[in-house]
Amino acid sequence: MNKDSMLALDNQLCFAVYACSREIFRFYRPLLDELGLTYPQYLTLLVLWEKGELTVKELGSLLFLDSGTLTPMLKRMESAGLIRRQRSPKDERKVNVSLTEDGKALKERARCIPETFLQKSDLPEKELRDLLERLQGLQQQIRCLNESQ
Amino acid sequence: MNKDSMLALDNQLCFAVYACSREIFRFYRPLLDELGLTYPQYLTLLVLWEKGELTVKELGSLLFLDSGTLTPMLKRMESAGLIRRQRSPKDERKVNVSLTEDGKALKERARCIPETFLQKSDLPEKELRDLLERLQGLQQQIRCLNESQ
DNA sequence: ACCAATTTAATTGTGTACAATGTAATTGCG
DNA sequence: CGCAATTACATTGTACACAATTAAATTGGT
Repeated sequence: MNKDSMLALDNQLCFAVYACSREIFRFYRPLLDELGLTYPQYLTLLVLWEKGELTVKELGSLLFLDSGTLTPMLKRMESAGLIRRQRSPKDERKVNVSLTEDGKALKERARCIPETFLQKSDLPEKELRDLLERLQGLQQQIRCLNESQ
Repeated sequence: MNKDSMLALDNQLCFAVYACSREIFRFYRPLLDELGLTYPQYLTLLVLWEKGELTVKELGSLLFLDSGTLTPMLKRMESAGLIRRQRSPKDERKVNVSLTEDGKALKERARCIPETFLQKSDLPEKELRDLLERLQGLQQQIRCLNESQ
């Protein structure tokens, strides 16, 4: 209870979230390597599989990433033949991102990934669901704070 | 409950953790800008303030970072006058990292950062503590899985 | 004591993140 | 309509992350 405990690494929620995030990355890596994907690319495909064609802007607001991150990543995914990027004819400012056949086909091969995580983590599904919802709540809370500044 | 729900972005714990981590980064940024620190540099200082002098290896095992990340970051912190890096005389393979007076002095200015987060997040301290412990548990769980491979 | 195996950092190369800036297209107000 | 403000991306520059490799120092078995 000394005054320094507030600064102890193990008492920082921020570090716990950050370290946990990277640990999960490491878990996913060998699974994603088989599909030739990085982790952010996998998340991008999750969105496209779910929603179909989207603009860069829409992708960004779902993934909380900006064009500085997305543009180069999407170019790499286009080179890999997973997606197409094309200017919207109606509004030349927008770039529509859509799946190629190869990109669509990856979905079936990716299906086992969340299941593998669920099984190997060996925690009750209810517990993971609860943690998920708390984190979503916390993120939204902080996002409001960040956006109001 | 359809078969695709497992692949929905909003059902991915991994994404919730990742997005939350970056949202917290964004919250800390303006506070850390005042101290001239990045977020990983702040975490590194937390460790050094708590433990005193450490080798790169020891820092890495506390922060879960390797020399590929730490070496350039520590060089930047050395250039900024916050730390010293010196080869151990006893074992020339090791590099000891220690705080300069400026680095030590930052501790008092950083003290308000975790408090600000606690206050602004506006969540019960008990809730945040609970989330912290769950995340630490999850990280350890996954780390075991990752290391056993 | 000798030398292969191990340990510790540093380096290299790729891929995010993100602030700040630039640019072209579109909107909306007077 | 005319044009300033806004919007959507792209670009630039800095800073992580991390796998893979390299290099130097140390250790441990014979």
